[in-house]
Amino acid sequence: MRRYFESAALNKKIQAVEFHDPLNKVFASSHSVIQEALIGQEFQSTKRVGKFLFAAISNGLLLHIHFGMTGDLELYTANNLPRFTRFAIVFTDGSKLAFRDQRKFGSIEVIDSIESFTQERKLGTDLLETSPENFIKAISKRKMAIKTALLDQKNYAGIGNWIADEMLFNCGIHPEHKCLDLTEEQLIALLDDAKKIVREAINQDTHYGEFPEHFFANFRKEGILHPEHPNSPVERMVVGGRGTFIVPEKQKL
DNA sequence: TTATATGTTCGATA
DNA sequence: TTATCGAACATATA
Repeated sequence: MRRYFESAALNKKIQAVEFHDPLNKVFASSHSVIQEALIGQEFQSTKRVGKFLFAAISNGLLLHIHFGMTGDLELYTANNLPRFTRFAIVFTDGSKLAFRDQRKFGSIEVIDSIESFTQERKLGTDLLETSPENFIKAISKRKMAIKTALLDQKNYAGIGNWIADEMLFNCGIHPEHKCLDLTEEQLIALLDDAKKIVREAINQDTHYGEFPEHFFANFRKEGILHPEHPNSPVERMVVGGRGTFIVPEKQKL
């Protein structure tokens, strides 16, 4: 998403913005604030912290974009507004960038600084920059299920539902295993694996639903057989309110 | 018709 | 006061 935004929007003068969400669910700033921050300006750079994307504007402000569950970006031309577009940026060269979001859990917002934003939201460092020490410190004394802790964006940001399942499968850990009962070695293995997953997913330009062939994400379905475990069909449960898939033979409580 | 889906926030409870 | 849990949000698809 960050790279797509860069290729679609960087260093192009913004002519106009369009709002396509009548109830304004996705706008955390008012129309006028967004308009005034963007029109006549350019995006100069981007930064990502976990699932939070920031684009620096030539006037010193930043646009924060969060994609929720169904958010997406799509460059388009006039007269074919992509389905579920909630917000669009029109550039002076005639190109347009749509923020699409079927379920409207995403968010568009103008902010002053990334630091104050992350502090207010108590957002952690990006997963890829998280040290084993901080990861262990953040998890080891919690009483909750490990999967629930992994999904918490405080301390280390970026692990979502499929990545949590992916790393727990790879490490052979049951999602309901209490944080307290995990060893430091297990936590280090989880962090290592999470970074590996994220790096590969980014390198492959992975989109949800189109994962590298060997990813466990391709087998997140009740009853399906993972080739490495032909005698232990994938089981679905709910952990931390989220659909969770495991191979029972490999991930025991 | 019902269950499910890539996420975060908020109120209630312990 | 703090940690944890579950519901809520909005909407399409199977």
